[in-house]
Amino acid sequence: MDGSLHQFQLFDYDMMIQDDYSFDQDAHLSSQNWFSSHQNISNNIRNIESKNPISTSASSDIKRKSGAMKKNPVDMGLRVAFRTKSKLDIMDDGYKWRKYGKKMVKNSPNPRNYFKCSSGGCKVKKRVERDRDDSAYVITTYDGVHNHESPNCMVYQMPSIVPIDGWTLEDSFTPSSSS
DNA sequence: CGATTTTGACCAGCGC
DNA sequence: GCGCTGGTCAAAATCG
Ligand SMILES: [Zn+2]
Repeated sequence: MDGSLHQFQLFDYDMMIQDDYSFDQDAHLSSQNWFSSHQNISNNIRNIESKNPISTSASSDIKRKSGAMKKNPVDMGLRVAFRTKSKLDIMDDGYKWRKYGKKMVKNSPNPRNYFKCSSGGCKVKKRVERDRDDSAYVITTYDGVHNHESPNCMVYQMPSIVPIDGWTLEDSFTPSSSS
């Protein structure tokens, strides 16, 4: 195998989750650059997040835990779980994550890491856990939606931004009057 | 100096 | 009611 096992494999990890958006099994990202896959995944994630039709709010018994209460079939905000093939934890999805806790889950001899978006106003949380059967895999669960674009704005974005014929960056004041 | 990371403690929900 | 698990926050330490 290659030393770089940066294959991004999207699996419907909604085994127990009900309102989890499962992606298509794009396991063809083998010899592709992990970067390309990265963008793809990121795009997919954002897409799913955007199409968050959850707004039933049938019961107003929402506790302070907006994470994922199994109250009703649909109640939480957003949850995305992936299986990523990586030797180490997942890098950054283009966002900055700050680790805010580590916990040992009984389900696996491996610790679970809790990450939070360090961007202002962004309270998105990420949960990273190593697979129990495949230590080469890591389960990355994203919770929430980003309020800002990725600080890593890579590749083409915003085609127009300068061609604005109306900007007088010159001295708009004092057209011609010196001391 | 600031941001970030690390570990522990604390709290809340659920089960029994 | 107690115990357990899971999750979050906080203080201190470290890195850049
Ligand atoms: Zn964010």
